[in-house]
Amino acid sequence: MEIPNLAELNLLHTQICQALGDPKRIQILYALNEQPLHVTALADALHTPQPTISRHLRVLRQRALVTSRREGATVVYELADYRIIEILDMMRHILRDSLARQSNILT
Amino acid sequence: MEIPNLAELNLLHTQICQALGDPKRIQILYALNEQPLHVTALADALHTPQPTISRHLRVLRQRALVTSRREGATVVYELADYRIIEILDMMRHILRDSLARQSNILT
DNA sequence: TTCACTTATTCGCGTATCCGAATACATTGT
DNA sequence: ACAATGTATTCGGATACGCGAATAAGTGAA
Repeated sequence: MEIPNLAELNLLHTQICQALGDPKRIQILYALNEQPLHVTALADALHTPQPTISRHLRVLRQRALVTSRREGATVVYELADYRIIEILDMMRHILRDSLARQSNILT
Repeated sequence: MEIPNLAELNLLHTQICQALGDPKRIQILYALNEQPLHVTALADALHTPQPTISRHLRVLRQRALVTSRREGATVVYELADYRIIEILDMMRHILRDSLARQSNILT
């Protein structure tokens, strides 16, 4: 494992943000915040085809946002770091406050 | 100003994440965290053409991550909510811890 | 091994994003 | 009005992304 230089760190930082920039992946992260789930369970919960879920999970796994472990025939995915939910919630707060400000302006 | 429904809120949430998913825009946000700056100053600081900076600023403005105000001939941009820097820093921490875990595995 | 089930990958296509270059638009001073 | 400076937009091409459909690959039971 090499120690990443600053440029590479910025790239990884960007890739994490990119990984969050898809509604399905945000849904997946919130679902995994409730409990670890295997692929089909996620596909059912989000009413989404299994290959689509699998591809999104690959992105999240490559960015180290989720971990996977095989349990018999299924593969269980789990949040790698639950602080990612705090981050998403903080964004929600910023968004909410931003909308509130706009409402005030128009009042 | 309409009250956004849940679907629209999720869309806005995604758009914020997307806005963060570009290295130049992350650089811009960190630069604006130091002080408000006008477009040319940002372009010089980041060694980036002015139209490129202007386009990125438009994205950040549309997502309500920065605000702009005209001051004479120039337009000054400022962070709309400094918590966005906390979010970016939290991502850095998650990233750092993730890399540390990988190092331990290989040790 | 063969079947049933679960997960991952590939292919093709439509769409979105980013950038450089050129140019339009806005503001101030002369 | 005109020139100079600062900012925003458009155009064109390259690249990246997301999805549906089909299929490959991994696992467990009979």
